[in-house]
Amino acid sequence: MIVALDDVREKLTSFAPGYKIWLEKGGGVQGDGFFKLLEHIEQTGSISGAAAAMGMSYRAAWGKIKAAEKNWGMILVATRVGGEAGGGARLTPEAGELIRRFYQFREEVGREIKAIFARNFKD
Amino acid sequence: MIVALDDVREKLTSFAPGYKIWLEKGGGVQGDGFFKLLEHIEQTGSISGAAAAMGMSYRAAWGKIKAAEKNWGMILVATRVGGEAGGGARLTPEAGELIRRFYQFREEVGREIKAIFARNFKD
DNA sequence: AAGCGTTATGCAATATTAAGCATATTGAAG
DNA sequence: CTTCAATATGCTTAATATTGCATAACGCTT
Repeated sequence: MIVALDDVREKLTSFAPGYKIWLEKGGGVQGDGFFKLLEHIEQTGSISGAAAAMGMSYRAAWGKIKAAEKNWGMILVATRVGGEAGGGARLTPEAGELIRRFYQFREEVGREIKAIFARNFKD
Repeated sequence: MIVALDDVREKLTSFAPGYKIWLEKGGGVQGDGFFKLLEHIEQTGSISGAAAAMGMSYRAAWGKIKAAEKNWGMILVATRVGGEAGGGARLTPEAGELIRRFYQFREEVGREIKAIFARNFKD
């Protein structure tokens, strides 16, 4: 009966799409949170400042950075210990370029997923 | 210097994209594994058979189905207990339609992500 | 009526992951 | 030469997710 089919359709159209993207290399996997962390390092000039801005511990932030650097085989954050302000951190050119590309990638994917979902679930 | 920029570019092009998509509704979230489970139920005619095919326990499979049904407010699997073969399970029309649409959604997203990634990281 | 395979669920046990604590080091500044 | 803020790590603890029993009910079959 038509009624039953309409009922099925109505239930299907009330879903929402979810997605998550990341970059892989050498077993190392990093997504949104990691790149946001890098951004905060750029803004605050330190790992501890970035960690605070992210609401996470310095330990956790430092660990993520080290793991990514090891797996990806590249230095992402140049640090200095001691001295004026106690020390600090800056992004390497590689990290900056990665952030830019990941965000562009992410934006385009988000737009596209929204469109594809609409085509498949909104009718 | 040109050499440094080329070096950065080389490092960036060795990444691979990762992604995961799912459907949301009423706090309930289900992705690839769940829909594969539903497919196996369709093929084997039972939850236990599907669980075995997925390499998971009946308990886990049953739990996932029940959680999805509760959160999504719809019956996905029609079961019968006892009788010939001990019982069994079939997919409801809603579940069948969901599977079809999710796989179509997934395929299109995969294609598109691959293309977007190539545009942003392969140059 | 006993047996079999399946659905149906609570609850205990584990495993995996994340968070937090403790402590050492560094180097400019006062 | 003490203070200070930050980097640098190991190790312990906690939170969460997953897995794995244990047990009951059901209804054909033999």
